[in-house]
Amino acid sequence: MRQSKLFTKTRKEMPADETSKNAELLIRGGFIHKEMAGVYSYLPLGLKVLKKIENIIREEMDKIGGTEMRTSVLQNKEIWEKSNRWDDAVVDNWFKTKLKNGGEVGLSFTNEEAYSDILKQYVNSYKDLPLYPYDFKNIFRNETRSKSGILRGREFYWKALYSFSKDEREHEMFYEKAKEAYKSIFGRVGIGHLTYMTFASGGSFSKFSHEFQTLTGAGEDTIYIDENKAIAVNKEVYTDEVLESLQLKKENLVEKRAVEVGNIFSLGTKFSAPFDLKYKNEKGEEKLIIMGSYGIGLGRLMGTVVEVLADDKGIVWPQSIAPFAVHLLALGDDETVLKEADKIYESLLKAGVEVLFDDRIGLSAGEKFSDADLLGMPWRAVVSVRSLKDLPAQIGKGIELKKRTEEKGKIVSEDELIKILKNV
RNA sequence: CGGGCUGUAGUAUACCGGUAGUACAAGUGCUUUGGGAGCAUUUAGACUGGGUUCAAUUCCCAGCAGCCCGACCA
Repeated sequence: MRQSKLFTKTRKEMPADETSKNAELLIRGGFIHKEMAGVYSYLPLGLKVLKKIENIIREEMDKIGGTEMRTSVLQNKEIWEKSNRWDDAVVDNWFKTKLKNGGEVGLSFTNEEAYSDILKQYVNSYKDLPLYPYDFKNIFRNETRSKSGILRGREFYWKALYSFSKDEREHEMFYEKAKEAYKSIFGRVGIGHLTYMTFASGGSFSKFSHEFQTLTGAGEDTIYIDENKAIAVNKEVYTDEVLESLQLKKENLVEKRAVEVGNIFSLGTKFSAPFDLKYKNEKGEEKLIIMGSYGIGLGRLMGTVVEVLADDKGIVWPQSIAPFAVHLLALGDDETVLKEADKIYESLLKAGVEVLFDDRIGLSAGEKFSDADLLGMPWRAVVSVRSLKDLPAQIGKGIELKKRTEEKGKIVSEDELIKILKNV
């Protein structure tokens, strides 16, 4: 994409109404726009990141048997009454509104009811199970206090998968697969080294749920990590009894702040019972389905990546979720430079490399460099009078290629540039 | 929901009981081009409502909005 055609602009100043690093950098870079507290629009660059994260999650969910669908945002009061979660005294973060005819509807804050209700119509036999439907959608929670930029919003984009299994054993097998899929997701988006599977409270059907907690001071949770075993315990279940059952020793645990980027949860028959969600087994006996839930907030995940990987110059995107693989800069308004950069841009596009081309004229070199640092593409390729002179012995003209995370770059030819960027 | 702080151009800010200044952004012209460049010029602003006052953007009250701390987080 040509940067001259990108309507968003970078800002030098900190937004006055944000203090978190993720919001500051994402707003300054033009990735997101704040609509109101806890509500953000995703601008072109931000949406690219979100979609890349979405695709990684989709691949991992499909790999363990997930089937993507889309449940509605407007929710029918009746189905929530079945599970006793319509009442504001039970769930205090509902957004509710009224139909013209006076009927009440709610804006989805989670999906158990919707899935249970839908699947009741389609699941009758053991032959229909197990099932792993999931969706990506915006959900709404009327938080009393949203904060930390996109880490905790009132409207946010998430992935929710639900498992519908015949029995506990089948459920456990999937649950273990889901754990691995989650580890793979957080590894692929670049925060695996800071993310710990964390034991947390499990509700009435299992002793624990499992959270995936990424270390950052921006997080809201306190966890205790055993670094050798690479697992952690949430403060909410940090008791001697729990530590003993997990065979963890207090002296091996380190207290840290972390943000919950995902969680998986065994639901047992908590929802299948009120929805009478049953199947007939081989003997014709009716059995309740065993459920599990598996969620990831994509905006929070994106914000977390910014929080933990950014440096003092700006965002550092991992290759896997960067809006573009490379930021190509044409320095100065020299015509030879502009022509050459344009040619390189076209070649990169033809080679299938995702490239943001800073073709804006009249800007100083410093401004373009600062923008490139703030926007955080993993590679920066500079074409300038100087770079073109720097490769006299070869046929190609020089391009200075540098990683976002490194201080010094090197001069490469156009062919080398394409070769390197095609293989990242 | 309890406590605290704050609302001034698109953004970030300053001063002031007598109707507002600066920087960046934007428009125009010229110069400049390896770390947010310079000169000239133009455009653009006091959250809303009420009160006090000769006069309120400034003081007071309420509302609304934002941020922070805490509580909450199915």
